[in-house]
Amino acid sequence: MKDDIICLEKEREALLKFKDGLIDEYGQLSSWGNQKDKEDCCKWRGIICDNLTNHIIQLDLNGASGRLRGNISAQLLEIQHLKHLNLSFNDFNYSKIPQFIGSLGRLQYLDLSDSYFSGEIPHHLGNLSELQFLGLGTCSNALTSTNLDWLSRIHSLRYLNLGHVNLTMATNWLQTISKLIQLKVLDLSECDLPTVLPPLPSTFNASNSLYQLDLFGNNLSSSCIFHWFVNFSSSLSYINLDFNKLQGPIPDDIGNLLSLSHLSLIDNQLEGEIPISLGNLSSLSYLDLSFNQLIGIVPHLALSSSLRHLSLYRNMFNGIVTQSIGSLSKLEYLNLGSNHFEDIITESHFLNLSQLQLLDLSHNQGISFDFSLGWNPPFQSSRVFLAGCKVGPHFPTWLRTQTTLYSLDISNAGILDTFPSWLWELSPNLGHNLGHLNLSHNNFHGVLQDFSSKFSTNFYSIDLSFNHFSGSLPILPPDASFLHFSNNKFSGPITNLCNETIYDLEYLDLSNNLLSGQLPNCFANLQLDILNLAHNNFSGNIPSVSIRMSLHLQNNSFSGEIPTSLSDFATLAFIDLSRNKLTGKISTWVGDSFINLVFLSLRSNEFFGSIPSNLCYLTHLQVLDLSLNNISGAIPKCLNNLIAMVQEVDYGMYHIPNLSGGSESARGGSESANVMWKRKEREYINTLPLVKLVDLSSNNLVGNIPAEITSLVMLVGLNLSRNNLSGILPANIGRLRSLDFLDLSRNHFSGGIPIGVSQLDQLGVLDLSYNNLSGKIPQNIHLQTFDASAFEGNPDLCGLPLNKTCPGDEIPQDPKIIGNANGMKDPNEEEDKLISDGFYITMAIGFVFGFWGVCGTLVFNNS
DNA sequence: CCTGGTTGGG
Repeated sequence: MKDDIICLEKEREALLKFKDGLIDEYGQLSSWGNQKDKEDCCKWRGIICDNLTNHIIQLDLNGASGRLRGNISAQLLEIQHLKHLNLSFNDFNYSKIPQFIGSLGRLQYLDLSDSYFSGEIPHHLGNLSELQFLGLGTCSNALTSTNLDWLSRIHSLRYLNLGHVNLTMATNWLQTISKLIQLKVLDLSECDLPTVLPPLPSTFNASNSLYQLDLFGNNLSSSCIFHWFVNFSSSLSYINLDFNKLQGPIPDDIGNLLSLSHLSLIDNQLEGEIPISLGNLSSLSYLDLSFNQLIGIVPHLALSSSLRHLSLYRNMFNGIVTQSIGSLSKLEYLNLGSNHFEDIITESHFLNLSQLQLLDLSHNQGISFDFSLGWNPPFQSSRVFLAGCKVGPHFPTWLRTQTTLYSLDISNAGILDTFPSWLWELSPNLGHNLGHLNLSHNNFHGVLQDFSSKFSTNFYSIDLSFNHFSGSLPILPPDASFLHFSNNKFSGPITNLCNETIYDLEYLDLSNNLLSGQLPNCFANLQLDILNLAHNNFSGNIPSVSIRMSLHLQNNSFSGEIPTSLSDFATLAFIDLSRNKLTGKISTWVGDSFINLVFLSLRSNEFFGSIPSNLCYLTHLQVLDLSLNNISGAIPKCLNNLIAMVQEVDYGMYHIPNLSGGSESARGGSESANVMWKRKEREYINTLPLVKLVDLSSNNLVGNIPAEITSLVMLVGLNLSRNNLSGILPANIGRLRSLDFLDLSRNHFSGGIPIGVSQLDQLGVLDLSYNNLSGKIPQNIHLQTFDASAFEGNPDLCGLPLNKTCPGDEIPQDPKIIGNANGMKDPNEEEDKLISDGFYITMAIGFVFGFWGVCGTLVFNNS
């Protein structure tokens, strides 16, 4: 009926032109149109018209169910009575916020957040004097405001979100904000706020009504900001200052904020004790002080009886855990992990904690437990972390009462016990089941029973590594993604691995066990990030397995050739096939395929043929070990293309993400590699050296050393010994200034020792023995520290430290005074320069889980 | 608006 149409013709025309500027892929505006049945624009989606005047007062085109794209037409200005405009969560392709929005003078609500706007926020928005709500935040916008003066004209503002707007230049932000005396909610998180704050305006008063303050991630220091917000004593309820640089103690007057319910100060540089006044805050329900340097004991916290969330994780708290926390009957989340608490935890600590869902006491070496045998806790927790506490010698039986347990980490807790098989069946009929289990680094022993029928399908990770489990590998849970079974005594074939659907497996570590036999067929179906079968006795061919990042098969009895299927995985960073019985030529696809390869060891196998020059495409390669094979031919001249050995490491290059998903109990696993270093095999577990090595020793290589090799100036070790190399040594070998280890022994090199050898200041081991070198050894102080054995077996070589005088020289000293007999410096003195100098950089094959820090064993030292 | 994290939505 015509009478029902209340839409004003002029506004309807404007809306249709506005729609014309938009690309509506998801049909958000399908109710908008010219058709007869769509005549009343007041019924269009997102439109609200005023009951009396019929003017459009609200336009809400939030794109949450499908982003609109395109341009915002200036036709919007025809809708002059608009009070509420929401264009959030659309995609305006990083265009600027139109200045004309500042002319919609009746606007009370403006939300342009998360909509791909960029550039300077137009100061025209300051004309919107009626505005109460302004949302311009979120990271999909790339907005800047060099000066916030425009904001101070919007006196009516109650809610302001400028999160992620770049305010680097807005040095007056605090003064501006202080003028907004109606403000209730302020979000300036991740605004890159200037950290040097000018003094507060003298007119500043505390009579305003700020309720929620979010300054997350701004590098703010304590000096001004605490003083500022402590003035909102009666109103402030929520404070988030996570990821700033607050120093010194938490000020006492924080206890004046009597309405405070949420205080989060994660990852600052706070020191000293928690102020006693915090206990005054009877409304406090959320307190997170994680990642600071706070000390002391915390008895008064127990006064905050409203607490639901309490985290003191990663601080330096010491002393006892007050038993009065047992009175915090609303506590759901209790994290005291990674501190220096020393206490015996008893049942009374949990007296009234009937709501507790998460308990983390891990990494407090001084914490032990004294529960009665039949203790039935008042809570049903889903996540329990007791790693690094004194839990043992027996597995804690009280956990049997926890029928909703999902994550359990009791690693490194001194447990000497058999596997508690009831863990698999805590409450299978309720749909709950353990998803993450970490029992590593204990003394568990015995054979694992077949528990396959007990699993539900939501298992995610199991870490049983570093125990003494024996017998066959058990039938594994289906759907598990991370299995860490390394460093046990599992033995025999691993056919059980294929008895279940294991297609979700991403990480399999069976290294350092007693496993044997051929790899079962199901390996051909796996798609793994990391496979580590090192240090077992597996035999047979390597199946065509899919590995995305890391393959460790070293020290087994694998035979046959490297499967060509591996060439599909350009992301592979580590390949260690050393100490097997592999054979064949080193195929050209090794160099062509693995463009991300950092580590390649084929050491001690039966490879033959020449070194393909394609290997020089491996520009990220740091370790190339082809030693102890039957490789012939010349050393490729192109080695100078291995630029990772030429340049300093770009650490970012190795940030290989997310191997084990999101649980605190599922942290990473082991990443190991075997490296020959100074004639000793070393295994690096969880670490790989920054050391850059080329080891081609013990092959049948011929020809000379290509001069290009002296371009590898970051090379720390070069071993070409025990080949049939000949010719003179490169004249500019002195360029290899990082060399700590140089072994060219047992070849047929001739000519003099280049003076450059004496320039290798870092050299700890030198061996030039058993060649045809001639002439006088450079009489340099450093070279003279090496033993004569480093030069022996060269009939025409003379001069110190050899006991052979060069023609026309004086009789040399007794060489025994200078060095010992094996060509190395005194081992006690030398130790390992790389380690003592902090030269080994732990390499990340792990990931930081949320902001809860780096995962323990997979530290990558970014500093 | 709510939420919560080196931002993301309904």
